[in-house]
Amino acid sequence: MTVYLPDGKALEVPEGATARDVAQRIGPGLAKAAVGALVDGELYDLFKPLPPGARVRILTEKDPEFQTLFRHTLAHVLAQAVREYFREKGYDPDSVKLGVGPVIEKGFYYDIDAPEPLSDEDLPAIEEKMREILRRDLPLRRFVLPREEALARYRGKDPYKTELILEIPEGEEISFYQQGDESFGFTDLCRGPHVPSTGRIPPHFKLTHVAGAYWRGDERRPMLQRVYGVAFRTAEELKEYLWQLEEAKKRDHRRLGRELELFLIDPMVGKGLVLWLPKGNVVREELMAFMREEQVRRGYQLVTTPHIGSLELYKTSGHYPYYAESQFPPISFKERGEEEAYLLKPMNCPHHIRIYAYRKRSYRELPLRLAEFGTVYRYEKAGELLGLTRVRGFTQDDAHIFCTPEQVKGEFLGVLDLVLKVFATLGLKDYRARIGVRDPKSEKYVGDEAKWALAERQIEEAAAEAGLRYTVEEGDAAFYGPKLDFVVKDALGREWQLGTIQVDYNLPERFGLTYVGPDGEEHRPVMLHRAPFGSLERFIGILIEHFAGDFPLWLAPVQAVVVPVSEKQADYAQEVAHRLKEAGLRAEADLRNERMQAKVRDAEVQKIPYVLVIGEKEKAEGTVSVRRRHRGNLGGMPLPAFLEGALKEYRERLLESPF
RNA sequence: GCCGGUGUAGCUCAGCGGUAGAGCAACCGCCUCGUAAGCGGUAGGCCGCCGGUUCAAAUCCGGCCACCGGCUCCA
Repeated sequence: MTVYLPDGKALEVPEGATARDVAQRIGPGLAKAAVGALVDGELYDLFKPLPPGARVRILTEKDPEFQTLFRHTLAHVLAQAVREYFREKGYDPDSVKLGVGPVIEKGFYYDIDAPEPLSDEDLPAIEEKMREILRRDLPLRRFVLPREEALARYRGKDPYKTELILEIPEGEEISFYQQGDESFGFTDLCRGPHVPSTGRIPPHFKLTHVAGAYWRGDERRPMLQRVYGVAFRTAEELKEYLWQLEEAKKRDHRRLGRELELFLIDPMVGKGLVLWLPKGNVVREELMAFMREEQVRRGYQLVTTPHIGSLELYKTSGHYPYYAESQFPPISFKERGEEEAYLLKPMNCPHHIRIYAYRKRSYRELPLRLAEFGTVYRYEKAGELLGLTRVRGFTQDDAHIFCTPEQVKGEFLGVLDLVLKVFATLGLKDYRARIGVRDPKSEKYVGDEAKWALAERQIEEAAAEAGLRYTVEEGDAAFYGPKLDFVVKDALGREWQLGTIQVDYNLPERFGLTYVGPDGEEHRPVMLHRAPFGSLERFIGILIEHFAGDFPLWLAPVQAVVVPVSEKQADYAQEVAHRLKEAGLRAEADLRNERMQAKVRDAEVQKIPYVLVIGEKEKAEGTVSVRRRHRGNLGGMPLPAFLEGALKEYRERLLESPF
C-alpha cells in the first residue's frame, strides 16, 4: 500500500505497516526519535497499523502531541504502580480492578476499584513506584483480540473492563496495550495511542489528589477511587503549573471574599446561603444599577414579585413536581387544617407569566420584556455547594420576553448584544458560548418536535449572526427548550455557566398565553428566558477571580483612601475625603495612629484603586498626591483635576485609570 | 447524597497522650513620620460538637456537624 509524507512524497509500504515502519524507511535517526504520528490528522502511536493511502507525519518528543501520548501511557503506569503497591501490601494484584484512565487537560487520571481506600498519603509511594516503572523502560506493544478472548481475559476478574468490552461496537477492533511482560508488567484494554516505552515518558509528573468517582458517572453504581496526576514535557512546565496553581488559589473568591470582607456564608444561617457584607454589597448594587440602565435603555420594563408562590402556580408551570428533588419542600399548613401550600420560588418565570396574563395582550405590545432581580431558592445537594458559585439562594438578573414566533431571532440577537456588552464592560474575554440542544435518546423533554427544531435553528442562526464562537452540545437543553449559555472558567479551571438565553415554547402553552394578532385572532406567544449575569452570586464570584479582587473603580467597594503624611494634616485629609464623598465617590480618610507607609500598604492589600497622600506641601497648595493601585505614585495634581478624572473613570465604567 | 481529606485565637498555622503556642489583625501607649509593614505592651481559646478508651485526651477510637478536593445533577 501507499502512504504519503508531509512533503507529498509517496512511500510504498507493506500492508499492515505502522508509523514505526514508515519512520524507519525515512531514516534510522527518525525511527529512534519517533514517538508517534499524525495519520490523516489523527494521533497514532508507532504500533497501530496505518490505513492505506494515509498521510503520515512522524512525531518526535518535540511535537506538542507527545504530551498526549505520554500522559496516556502514564495513566497505565499509574495503574500498574497501584497494582504493585497493593501486591506489596499482600493483596492479590487482581483485586485491584480498573475503570478508565484517560488523558485530561493537564495530565491524566485512572479510576481504580482498590481493595482498600486510597488516600493522599498513599500517593508519594505510588508515585515512586511509577518512577521506578519509567526507569525500567518497559517497551509497549499493541495487540488485538477477538471479542470472546478479550472477554475471557477479564471474566470473573474485572467487571468494569468486561462492561467496556461489551460496549465496543461490533466490527471495531478490541485492542490491548502491554508494557513489560505479563508477570513484570501491565496489560490494559485500551484504544491507545501510547509512547513506545515507559522510558520515553518525561519524569515531570506529580500525582495531585485522590477523589471518589462513580463508575461511569452514575451515582447508582459503585464508587471508584480516582487518582489524578499532572504531567508535562519539562521540569519547568511542571514547576510553572504548580506555581500557577498556587497563584490561582490566591484568586479564589472564597479566600478573597473573606480577606476583602465581601461576603459571608455562615453555617448558623444555613449552608449555601450568602450574607452580603457592606463591601460586597457595593459590587452587587453597582452591577444591578448597570444592568438596570442597560435594560431600561433596551426597552425592558421592571417588575417585582414575591419570593414564594403557590404550589398550584408551579404545578401549572410543571416545575412541581418535575424538579421537586432540587426544590425546598413545599410550605404547607396541613396541620392547621388549611389546604394551601407554597413553594419558595425556584424560578421567576411563572410570576412574570401571570403578569403577562392579567389582561388581554395585543401584538402591538410585543415584544413585552419583563425584568426583575428575582431571588430564587434551589435545594442543591450538600456536596455540591461551593462558595458563591453554587449556592441555595441566589438572585438572577432575570427577564422574560414575550414575543411572536417571528420576533424570536431579533430578540435573541438583542439579548446577545446585551450579554456581549456586559462582558466587554468587564473585560471578560475568556468565555465560550454553548448551545444546548436535545439529546435525541432522552425522553425528558416537553413540547413537540417541530417547535424544538425551529427553536434550535433560530438559536444557531442568531449565534452565527452575532459572530459568536460556539459549540453545540447534545443533551444540554433544558427540559422545556433549547438554550444558549455563556460559560467561563474560575481560577482553578472549573467551568461555570453565567449568562443564559433560553427559548420556551412550553410555558406559554401550559399557561394558555395569547395575544391578539393583526388578524383579530388569538395567537400563542413565544417566551424567552434570559439572564445576562445568570446569578449575581455566581457572577460576582467569577468577577472576584477574574479581577483577582482588583475591581475596576466603578465596582471597588472603597474607591479612594486619603492618607495624611502625619497627624498635622488630619484636618485637610478629612476635608479632601469629604469633598470626594460629596462628588459621589466612595472615599475615606485613614486617620489611624499608624505610619503612612503602613496605611499605603493596607490600601494596596485591600486593593483600593486610589490612595491620596496629603502632606504639608499638598495642604498648602490644595493638591493631592495620587497613588494608583499596583502602579505606585502618579505625582501631585489639584484636587479638582483628580475628581474630574476619577469621576469619568467611575461614570464611564472604565477598566483602566485615565491618569 | 457518595468517596477521601481537614477542623487549634478574627486570619494563617505550630503543637499530636502529661498545665494550650507563634505571626498578623484587635486594643492601649510611645513615635509625627513622604508612597507596600516603626517600637513596646495588653487582651483574646468548650483545641468543631457529642460520646468512648486512659491515672491523664487538642493529641487515640466512634458518631455527628461544617469546610476542602472530586463524582453526579443543574431551572
